[in-house]
Amino acid sequence: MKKSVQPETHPGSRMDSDVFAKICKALAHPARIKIIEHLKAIDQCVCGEIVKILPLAQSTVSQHLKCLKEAGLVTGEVEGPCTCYCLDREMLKQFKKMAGAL
Amino acid sequence: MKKSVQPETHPGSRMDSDVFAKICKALAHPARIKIIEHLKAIDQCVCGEIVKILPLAQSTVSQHLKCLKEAGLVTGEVEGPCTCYCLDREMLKQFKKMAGAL
DNA sequence: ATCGTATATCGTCGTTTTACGATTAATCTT
DNA sequence: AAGATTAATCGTAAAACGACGATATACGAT
Repeated sequence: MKKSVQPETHPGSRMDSDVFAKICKALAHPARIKIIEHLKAIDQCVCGEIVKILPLAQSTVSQHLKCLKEAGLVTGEVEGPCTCYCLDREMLKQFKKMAGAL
Repeated sequence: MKKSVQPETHPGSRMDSDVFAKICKALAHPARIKIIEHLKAIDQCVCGEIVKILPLAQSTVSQHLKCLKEAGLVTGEVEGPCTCYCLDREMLKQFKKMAGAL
């Protein structure tokens, strides 16, 4: 029941453009969309897997993952030498909701 | 190792990501989201109206409108000295559909 | 303790975005 | 024809993005 980020600054206000824009920005790159799609399909995976499926350097993929993490769309959990990434389905749901309300 | 930009991956999925990313990018700015919201609310309006409701210079707003137009989310029709902007509801629907499928 | 693997971060470089004011082009009004 | 209004475009500067290789860090295995 975490009714997350909705500051409700103005009464009768529409959705927070800043929040929605931020998520859109995180999704505004094909590589990041592919990461989201992949994570949705396989539920979770380590960074190396994502590097393998994308035609990008490891450092670049790491940057994209950071971007997605900062937008809250993805979580990263260190597991030994690897980092396991997971889709934050709640945040994705939020995004869909905001997109639908647009 | 230098990896080329976009060789030929799976035709279908690549296209989808690119198209969706492009629209997300167009929506990745609060001002542009506000423009979309406003156009949705009032159906159509001239550029000057949008300039009035945004804390941005006329040239900047014009840039944002161009951006939205290039993404196909908005159409602009010259009417005398003004340009009348309209939301392309079909494209917005497309976006929502893609967002929902994510 | 050392080595190898997996990630993150740093530094860099070229491109793109965002913002503005100034200018131009097109259209009204007088 | 002259002047006013509207919007697009130009030029520019600062910031952000996207990519890379190199380096650092953390951990597991030897």
